Amino acid sequence: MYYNNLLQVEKLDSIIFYKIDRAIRTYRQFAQARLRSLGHQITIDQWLVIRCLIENPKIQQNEISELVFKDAASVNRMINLLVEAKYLKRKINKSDRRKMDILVTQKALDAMEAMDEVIPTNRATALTGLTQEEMEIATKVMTQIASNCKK
Amino acid sequence: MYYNNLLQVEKLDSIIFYKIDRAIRTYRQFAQARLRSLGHQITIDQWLVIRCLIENPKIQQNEISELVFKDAASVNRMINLLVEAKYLKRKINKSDRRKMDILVTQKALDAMEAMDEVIPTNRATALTGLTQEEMEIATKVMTQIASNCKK
DNA sequence: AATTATTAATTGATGTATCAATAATTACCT
DNA sequence: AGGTAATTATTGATACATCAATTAATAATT
Repeated sequence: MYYNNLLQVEKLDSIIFYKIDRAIRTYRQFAQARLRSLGHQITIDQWLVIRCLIENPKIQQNEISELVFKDAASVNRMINLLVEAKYLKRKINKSDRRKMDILVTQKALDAMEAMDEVIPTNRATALTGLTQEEMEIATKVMTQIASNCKK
Repeated sequence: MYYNNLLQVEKLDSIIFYKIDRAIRTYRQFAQARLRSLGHQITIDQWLVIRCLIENPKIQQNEISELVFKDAASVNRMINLLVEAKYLKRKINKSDRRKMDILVTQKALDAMEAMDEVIPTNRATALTGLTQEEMEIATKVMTQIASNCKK
């Protein structure tokens, strides 16, 4: 039994990462499919960036990349696409010409508002059958893993 | 206090996905950096595919994509790269010409053996400070989310 | 003030994700 | 047997991830 437990730990070590990966990917697919089925063209990654800009106006790309936990290069390219799609505008900052001021357009605000009716439902669906305690523990585990892995 | 709990639940709903995403991405970065620092050229996704092929010889691309939870298109392209890098070989199946037999080369076996000494350590580091019970609950939560999101 | 260092954004190169469409081959059918 | 359906792999198109290198502007230093 003791030996058995040891084996299980070994196995769990390898399985937990697989399950985490699977959970987040399945959720992404699910949420993306819902958005698309309601006629929204936007990706959930783009949604996240726009959300971040709405909640933190005047934020720099730099800081966005920290908040959404994406590489600066990724954020830059995502913003390129969002500017092309008329969801954002970029203007050079007056006081520091290295920086860019990023503005959220009305088109983006409208799209976000429409999507805000779907996304909480998606989350609720994804979390069906879980207790708050389980979710809290899972969240704690995720936080710990992230913290263990960064230096 | 009751109201407070409700707010927390709302917030947790949105935060848990963010934390999951952050955990798996931080782990991937961490594990990848370790492999690279030991001179291994391979990515962890490629590692996963090769591992899968070693444990399930004669498996089709089809089935690989289910096991590693990746799109068939992704797996196809990953195998292309792995064939170029001489880690795998592809041959048309004799009895069903739609299928491909995929062979793991000695080069891949050697690389895998070398990496097998690092990967358990990586996992252990990533899971430091967590009890088995927490890990089990987290795993359960991940499984449930995946199950809730697929249809 | 001129040099050096730092910072913010961008670009290049390579790998992966996802959906949709297309071969090519085999199975099914009646 | 001949046509239809299903299966396996592949390709096209677009988006994101990651590291490394570069550019442009500002800050710091001597």
